[in-house]
Amino acid sequence: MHDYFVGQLAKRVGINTEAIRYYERIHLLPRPARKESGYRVYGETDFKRLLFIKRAKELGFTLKEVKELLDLKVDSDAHCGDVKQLAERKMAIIEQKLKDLKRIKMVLEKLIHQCVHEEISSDACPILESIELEAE
Amino acid sequence: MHDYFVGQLAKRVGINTEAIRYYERIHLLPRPARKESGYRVYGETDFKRLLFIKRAKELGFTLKEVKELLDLKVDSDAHCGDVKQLAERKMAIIEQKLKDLKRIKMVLEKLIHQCVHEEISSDACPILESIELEAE
DNA sequence: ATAAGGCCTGTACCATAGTACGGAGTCAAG
DNA sequence: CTTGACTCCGTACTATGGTACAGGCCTTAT
Repeated sequence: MHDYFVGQLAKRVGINTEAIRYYERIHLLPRPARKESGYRVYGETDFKRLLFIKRAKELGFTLKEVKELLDLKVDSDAHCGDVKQLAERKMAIIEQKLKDLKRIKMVLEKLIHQCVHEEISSDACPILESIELEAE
Repeated sequence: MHDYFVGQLAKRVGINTEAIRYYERIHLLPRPARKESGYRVYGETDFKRLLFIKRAKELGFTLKEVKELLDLKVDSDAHCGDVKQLAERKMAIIEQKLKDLKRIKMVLEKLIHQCVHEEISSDACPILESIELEAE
């Protein structure tokens, strides 16, 4: 029903075919089924997986980290404790990212607002205010 | 008061000295003042700027994008409209990132919760649910 | 059935973001 | 006033994440 060759899949995800083959090479994508001709055949799960990879990459995760996220699951083989620990570590990272993003967002909002109201501010760099200086 | 040589600055930010010199080479950091000896002397602003660079990089921005963010400011030279447009483009990107991060976070929370309650789920990949499939 | 376009493999190459020297001068604690 | 750690500069090398062929075989629309 939902079967693609590599090019169609690439197009739908918005990456290029070579990248898909590269992800297969580094075992980030499972080897797909093949037609008799040798053509790779992909399904919906592959599409979702690739989309996740693309988004996670945009969030600053390396391909290695993306793989770790994708491998996170509680099943009969995995020890719950291990999964939980890894998930919690990832969670901490994600929370830091959320905090930083929100702060940058706030500063951008302020900046856009300034523009709308034609207020000319100093020429200091406003975005520097977006980071939180941890106590020393 | 708050003057550092490159090594101290690097340590405080949590990157290495070579990276700082690299950022200077590509004009991401301004050339610092020098002692008579030639040693670079940095201040608090440099520290904040570097910390911002580090965080923004972790959020998936390239160094080029980081520079654009840092250069965003409304001053007498910049046309408000241009700044506003760029800020709005960055904003859209940030909002997408926020959405994706929140979804991944929710799935991780669910996963951790499952672990706590010793519920063994299927061996499907749960994190795939974290992406939003846009309508076709 | 034929031609345009897609796919196969392998290898080589690329951009980004640093790291790693090496040889010489500098700083600062004892 | 020495000694160990730090800094200077330039150049070369590295890792990650792909891109780009080349030469040859599929697919599919006409």
